[in-house]
Amino acid sequence: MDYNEAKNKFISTWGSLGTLWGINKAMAQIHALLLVSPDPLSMEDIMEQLQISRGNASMNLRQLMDWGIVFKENKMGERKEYFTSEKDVQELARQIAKERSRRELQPTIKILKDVSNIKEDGTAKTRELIKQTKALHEMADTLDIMMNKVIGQDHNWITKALVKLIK
Amino acid sequence: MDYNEAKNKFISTWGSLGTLWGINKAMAQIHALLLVSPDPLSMEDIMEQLQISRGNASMNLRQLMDWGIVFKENKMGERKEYFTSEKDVQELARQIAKERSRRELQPTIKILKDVSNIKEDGTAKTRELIKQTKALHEMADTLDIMMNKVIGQDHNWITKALVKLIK
DNA sequence: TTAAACTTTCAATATTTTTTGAAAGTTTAA
DNA sequence: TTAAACTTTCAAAAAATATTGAAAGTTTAA
Repeated sequence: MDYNEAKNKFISTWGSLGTLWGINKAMAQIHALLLVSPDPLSMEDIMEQLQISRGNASMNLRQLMDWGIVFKENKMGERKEYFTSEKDVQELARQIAKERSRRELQPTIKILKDVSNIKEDGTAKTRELIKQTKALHEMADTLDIMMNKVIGQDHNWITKALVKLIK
Repeated sequence: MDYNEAKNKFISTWGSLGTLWGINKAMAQIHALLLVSPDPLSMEDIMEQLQISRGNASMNLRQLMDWGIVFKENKMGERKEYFTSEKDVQELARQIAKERSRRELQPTIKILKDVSNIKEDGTAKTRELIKQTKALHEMADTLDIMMNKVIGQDHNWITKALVKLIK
């Protein structure tokens, strides 16, 4: 496997993985491309390498910046904007964990809390709804605490967490 | 909020969360419905409560069974099939972790391994591709080990893991 | 056997999501 | 200012995905 084959394999794998996780293909592929590019890339570079339109590139780069994992960079004397990815994979994971907690986990926790607080009326179905949503709420809360713990950790958290879990 | 309102809120929240994670709405909603139903439901029940077609119900129930989180049940003297969900949320999480590891993490690890093993040719771009895919490979490996650790754990793993991480 | 009661399959349709590309917007150099 | 160099926006088109429903398949009771 040569460089180009390997790079394309990585980019397309990352793209389909993204899809599986609710992230669109272009967004995941742009991220993969930036992650392995030694230098910042312009929008043109990205459009050309991934064969996507300007609009597509622009919108997905924006989303990646909203996620806090891609940054704009300016080269001196050039008007064009360049883009780079967060290169430290553990920092990347922390940032994604942080955003997913904020965007998904926390709103879900709120709804589970509301639903599990309806008043008990003695019927089996109400009892079951309360019981299951309470259990999910507890689990989601624990996960959120774990994730926030990890977010506040230093760069080697993953190894440390592993060591602790194995003990 | 009364029972019906709460139940619908839970089912629709679970449905849209599912979508966000690459799981289709009907599948996530069927799962939510079974999770809070005190008794097994027939396909008719599910079709009626979620207003979906027979084909849709049948296909998504099958997928949920493939994930190992929904089971068929037979009532004595009845020909119709009934369905229940795994009710223990920690067991549910373990089962999902197990399947995602098998279906996604492991294949990805394999590709990262292949890509990161291309031969160094002295160029910056090759060096960067190898470096980044190696880092991802290492992280994915660690995550897989952590997940498998969790999968082999008893039902209170989540609390225990939390305690360890906080220490 | 047969036929009723049920489930599965799958081609067609509908829905949702993504992508395009050109117009509008912005910034900067002259 | 103006116009060139660039980016963003967004309506329309394309692509991907989910859903339907009826025909085919299966199982069981009689």
